[in-house]
Amino acid sequence: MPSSASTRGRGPGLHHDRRRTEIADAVLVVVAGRGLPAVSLTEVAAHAGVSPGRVQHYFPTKQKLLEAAFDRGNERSEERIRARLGAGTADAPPAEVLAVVLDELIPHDEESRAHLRVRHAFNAGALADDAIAERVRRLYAGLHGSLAACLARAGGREPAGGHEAAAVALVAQAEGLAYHVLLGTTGAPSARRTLHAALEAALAR
Amino acid sequence: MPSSASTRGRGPGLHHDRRRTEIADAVLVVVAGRGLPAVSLTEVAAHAGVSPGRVQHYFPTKQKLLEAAFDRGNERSEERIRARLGAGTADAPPAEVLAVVLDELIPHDEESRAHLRVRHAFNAGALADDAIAERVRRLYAGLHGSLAACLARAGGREPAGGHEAAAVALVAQAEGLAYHVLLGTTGAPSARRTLHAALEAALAR
DNA sequence: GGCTTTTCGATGTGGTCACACCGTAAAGCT
DNA sequence: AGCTTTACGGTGTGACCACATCGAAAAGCC
Repeated sequence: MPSSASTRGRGPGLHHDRRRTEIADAVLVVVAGRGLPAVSLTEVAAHAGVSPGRVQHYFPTKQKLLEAAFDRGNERSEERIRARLGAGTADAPPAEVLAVVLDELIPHDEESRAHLRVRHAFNAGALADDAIAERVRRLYAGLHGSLAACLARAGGREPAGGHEAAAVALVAQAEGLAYHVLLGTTGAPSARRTLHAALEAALAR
Repeated sequence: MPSSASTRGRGPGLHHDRRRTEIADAVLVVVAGRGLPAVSLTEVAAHAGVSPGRVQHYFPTKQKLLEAAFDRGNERSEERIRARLGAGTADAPPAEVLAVVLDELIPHDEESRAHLRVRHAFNAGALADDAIAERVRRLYAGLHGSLAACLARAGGREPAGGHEAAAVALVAQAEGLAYHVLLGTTGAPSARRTLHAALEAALAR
């Protein structure tokens, strides 16, 4: 087995990681468009414009394929957030980090719509698949932790249930609203306003 | 076609409706246990303890089967809410209606856990299936409308975005929290506390 | 230039699925 | 009684699925 980031040696060739990513991206397109159950080797291969054999070569099982797609989706989401926070990501003011991260959870363009559809699909999948569930839990553990830390640094008073509960509440609110936006039950501006108000309330406490 | 509630005439026999609900209930069990993609004629038939032929007879397509299950799930949920509100459902104090309905959206026993898993599964399905989406939208239109009316009757001041937006916010908060309870990321008591606080805030506004 | 390993298209395979179709039997009308 | 409709089990069918396997080409080592 090659050392992970290597592009030489006896291991995987130069384009190994790039091909994997391309295929994972194709999975995301399928999931965003027609949901998790629509994912199949042939479907993914067609969307990626490659042969089913290649998909199978890079992902020996469907499970691995879905896991890679899940990770890829989060990777893309983190990139977006980093891009919006600018260069000084690490030392951005916590209130701004909170505002950006939560806003990113509400659909605002085609790309974020697609991403949030994918997220919702995987969230549902987690309730029926332990392997996905484990990843989703890890994802939220990180997200909740980060936001709780931001809340601690930004707001003075400790809320009733602790910063962690406040962070969970904000994320839950955001995702609930996001779903209704995706479904068309409510508009994105209204959802964003509601979420912003909730954040303000949490910070003022 | 017989008049809908009829149990006689040339149409369906005595046990028609009962058999249908039995099968729909079996679908709900499958969905709660292994998600929407696990629903198949054979799987449902096995869980219902009947032959696949019978399932096919009552539901000519899988689509119809899922629609019936969706409706059946909501019917059961409404029954639960009515039961908790007691006899005078129509004229219960609006604050109590709000508290009960929202509390019912947080898992508190095996039955509600199962129901909320099913709900989440269908919500995800709605993002990939227009027929389900239409039903989910109708469901939420009714729910949001009812809760908005309760808010109007209970709280004096009109909130910033209108009672409708406040109702959407509460439902979104509840469902987001419910998912995290189902996933195990947070506990039911904490979620209930958070949701209760949000309701108080909405009523005090 | 030999050798190993990756790459990846092609084809096979066992399984499941939604649904079609048939036959029989019972129920209920007239 | 005779006819129509519902009820439903059994079986077929064409499609698709995940995955196994094979073989050839290409890419890097020595």
